[in-house]
Amino acid sequence: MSRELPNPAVLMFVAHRHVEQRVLAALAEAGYDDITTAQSRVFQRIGPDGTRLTTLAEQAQVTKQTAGFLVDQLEKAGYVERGPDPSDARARLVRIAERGQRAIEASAGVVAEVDAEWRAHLGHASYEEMVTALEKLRELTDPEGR
Amino acid sequence: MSRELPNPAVLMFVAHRHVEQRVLAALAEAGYDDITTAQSRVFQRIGPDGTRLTTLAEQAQVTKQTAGFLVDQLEKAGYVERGPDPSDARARLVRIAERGQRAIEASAGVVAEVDAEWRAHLGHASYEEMVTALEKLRELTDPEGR
DNA sequence: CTTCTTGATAAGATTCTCTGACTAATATGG
DNA sequence: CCATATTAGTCAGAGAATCTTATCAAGAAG
Repeated sequence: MSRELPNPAVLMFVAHRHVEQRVLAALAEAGYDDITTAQSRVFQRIGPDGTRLTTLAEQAQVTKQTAGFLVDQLEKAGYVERGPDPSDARARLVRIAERGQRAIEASAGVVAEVDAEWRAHLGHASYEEMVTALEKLRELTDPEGR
Repeated sequence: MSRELPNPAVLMFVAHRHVEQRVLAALAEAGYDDITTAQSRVFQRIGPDGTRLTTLAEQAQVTKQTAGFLVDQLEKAGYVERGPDPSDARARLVRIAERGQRAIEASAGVVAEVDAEWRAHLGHASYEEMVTALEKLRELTDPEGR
């Protein structure tokens, strides 16, 4: 809760939301208009060699049922595909599919654009210091490395 | 989307999520265990003299129907109350109720605690610079002052 | 081999969110 | 002063996202 004037965490929330919306808007404009926020948050966690559903769920901090539901949709839309996990027959690996790869490429430009804007607005030194601080904060806020 | 290794926005997301969860957990432990994330995001925007539903919706970036739905629940749970807006008979002001005020007080400690941890982890100078940068970024990411 | 744990899925309910349509009060332009 | 447009809010209905509980299958440990 906390209704005081913006604390650091709220400022981060606002900035993140802004970027997320710009990325989703750019994707929509590029024809990837069937991706939702929830889907993208799971999609983001898929590693280059594929990731297990359980891992995705942990990292996105949703239940595995929810993650499964979202992956179902991403799969139907052609952004990801599921395959067997060679190292464990119970598990399956969620991997980026053709269309997902293209969506990633389409979004990369926007992210770079936003970073450039931030850098210009803050000045290089200040921007770099902020990023360094954020990375260091991660040790506290994301100990599992999610 | 963007699956590159954590860009600044993602780091902000992770940090904010961490704080939000700690605050909600602390509230739950203090007996305010019926507040959801969505509700708290609307609740946070209520000003000391009350705020109109439409304003809450804009600031939380949801439709007014959604804001109304969430305020309904906050009202049923005793966190807020609705009253007339003296300056406009169409409008109503959502105000913090007794229980809401106590919840705010219960959460304030956690927010302060997190800030202290961050400050200790980064060092005063770095922490202050980060906050300054975040405030300045808000000019880009939140031009309407939400 | 049991037994325990882990990865995934299924079913059902709840919560959140939206679009579209509507009422009531206010503002604006003759 | 009236006709029209705008603004605040609600209602109804649908879709998306999320959770809890339960089940099944494969691996790990004894």
